[in-house]
Amino acid sequence: MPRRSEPGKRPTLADVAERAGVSAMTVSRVIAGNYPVAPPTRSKVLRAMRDLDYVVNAHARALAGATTKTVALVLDDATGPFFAFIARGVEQQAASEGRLCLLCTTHGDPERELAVVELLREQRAEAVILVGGAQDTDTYTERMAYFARALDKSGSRLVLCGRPSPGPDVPATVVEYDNEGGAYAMTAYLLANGHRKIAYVGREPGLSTTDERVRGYRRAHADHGVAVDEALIRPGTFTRESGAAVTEALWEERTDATAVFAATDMVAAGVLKALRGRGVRVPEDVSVVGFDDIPLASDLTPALTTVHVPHEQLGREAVRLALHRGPEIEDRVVLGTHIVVRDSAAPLRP
Amino acid sequence: MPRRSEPGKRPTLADVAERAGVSAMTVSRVIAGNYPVAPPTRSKVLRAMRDLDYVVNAHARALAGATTKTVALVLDDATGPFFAFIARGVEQQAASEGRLCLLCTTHGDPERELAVVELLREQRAEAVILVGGAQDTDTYTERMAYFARALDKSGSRLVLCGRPSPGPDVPATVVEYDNEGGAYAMTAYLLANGHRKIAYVGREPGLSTTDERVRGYRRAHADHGVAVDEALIRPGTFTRESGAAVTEALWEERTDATAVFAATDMVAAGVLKALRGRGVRVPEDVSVVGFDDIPLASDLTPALTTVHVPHEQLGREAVRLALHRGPEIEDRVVLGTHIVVRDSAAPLRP
DNA sequence: CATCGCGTAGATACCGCTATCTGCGATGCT
DNA sequence: AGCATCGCAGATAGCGGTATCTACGCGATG
Repeated sequence: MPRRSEPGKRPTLADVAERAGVSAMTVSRVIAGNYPVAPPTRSKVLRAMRDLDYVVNAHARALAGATTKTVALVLDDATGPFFAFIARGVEQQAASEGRLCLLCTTHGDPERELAVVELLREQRAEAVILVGGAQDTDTYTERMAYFARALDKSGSRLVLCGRPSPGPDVPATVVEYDNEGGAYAMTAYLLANGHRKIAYVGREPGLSTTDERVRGYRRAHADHGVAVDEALIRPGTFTRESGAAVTEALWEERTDATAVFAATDMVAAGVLKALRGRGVRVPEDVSVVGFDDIPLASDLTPALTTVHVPHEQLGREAVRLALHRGPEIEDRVVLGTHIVVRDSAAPLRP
Repeated sequence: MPRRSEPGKRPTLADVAERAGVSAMTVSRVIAGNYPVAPPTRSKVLRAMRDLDYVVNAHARALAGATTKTVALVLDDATGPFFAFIARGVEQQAASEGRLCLLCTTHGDPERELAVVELLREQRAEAVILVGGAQDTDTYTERMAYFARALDKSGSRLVLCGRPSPGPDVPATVVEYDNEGGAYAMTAYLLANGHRKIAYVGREPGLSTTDERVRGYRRAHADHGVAVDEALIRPGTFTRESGAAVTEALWEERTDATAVFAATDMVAAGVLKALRGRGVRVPEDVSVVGFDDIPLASDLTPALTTVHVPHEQLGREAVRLALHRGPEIEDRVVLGTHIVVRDSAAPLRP
């Protein structure tokens, strides 16, 4: 007895072929549609497929053919609007390119990150997209270079999204956004509004994004001929609590700052809270601005003037670039940022 | 010349075997560790694997063996804290069970949902987890029953997470949370605080979650011997805008409500905004409560008293239940909800 | 001393699909 | 009419693993 479609087992190409009275190859061709099949044959096959409720086996296909039609997204944590929006961009673009999206999280654990990359090598994902700020150290660079090469050997492309590039000669694609430009524009906006004592709250040491933003902050000062008061650049982490604590400490020390540039919107939320607690009015007494433009920004009172980061587009580009590569196509892209004016910043009042 | 590990091609079991001077089966056994292999042989093999930087091919393994070690998560949209937290739970549990997590979004489009389920059938994911509120109609039930059976035939388990059950005899697992209980507890809390005119804002018609919450709202009234003023139950969608608009309309009509039970925290945000706009103080003049306990809730001013939904645990349970099934194991679970008291509700002032 | 059993390692047969080559009747061209 | 060509379908050979059955060396056993 030949191999039959026993009940309970999922039908295979061969089962469909038998039912349609053709060979398995013909069925494969009808599905792929990349080879001429006579219309009557085609419809017989389609009929059989429907009758059997046939579904191709993606794994068999991936094994026989070349491509897995899968991209992988690796992030610290899926909650948090920053990541969520990038994830949405990635997923959307992946879907529109007919790809499935694998999601992994590392919770900032390097060991887990390594394990995840290893797992994704097994999966032969077409692209592995690493998202999120990172310490820009030698260790980091080496690590990414290793990942890039390891993934490359396994046939996938490493994409660094919003992370520093590991340098040339590394088979990776980089999608960034203009941290410096955004910080420059925002600082310039405050300066143009008469502010001269602008505190920068939440410089997380060693983090690439921070460094770039501070660079923009400095350059704007320089271009406006205003000296930077180094004591106004305050370190801190990217949390609401840190924003509040740093603001408290600053105001305890001095109260001459007329504007606060928070490293992120989340930090800005903390700043606002601390200022409110001290009875400082925003924006009448002090202007406060942020960076990221997450939904929270427009929910704060007052609505936060901030730098818009195109998170979703970042995700889309990551997928697009990884999938369509070629000699003519750049493997590094920097997306623009721009300021969004809301209610938390106002001209300096004499 | 026998098949060699040509440079540029990923090494296979055979390559490792050749280098170690053993057969492919032996290598497979070393990796699987489910069969005795003599220690010297084992180390030769491990050595060869390291030298070649061998990585198994997950697709070949899935094809030959039975299991794909993959669970899939389908949601409307990855942004939005509600989904994000469920996603986190799913991803974490999946990871801890050694599974990878596929992420798909539908944007509420039924056609896309169908396509996604079809795609996941191809992937032979062990579990397909559908998340999010749904219209509890006959169409929905039929649809889910169809999905359940289709996926079952393809060897995956459908999990409905926070969605109504499609009824018995359908091969699906259901993970819900206690909407009615939460609404009951919250309403009882308000009643106990002296409130008698409690508006329910944001009853989205036909949505299962809504119906259950309103049921809890009614039952609490009944148990406290308070008649429900039907005119205080106001329809609306689960958005901030709707919350604000509905509140405006209600206050335009009458101002005797002393408390507002918003269908979700997001709606509550709108309610708060509208009340603030009218100069109504919360909680001094009117108490406002929500449902969900998303991070936003504690960020609002005043911090929102709300019903906590264990989103993350919901995700974890979905994976756990789908993966470990058996005669002794329930395929339907209802997680508890409880109220979280913050600052937006206060005892009625005479 | 023949036999048995045990511990290992190899051989072989798929899993379900696609790439490629072959086969063959119907056309087209001269 | 003769032969190359074309359109379509089948046969075959992997892709890279795992299950299963067989083979073999060696010490223990009767």
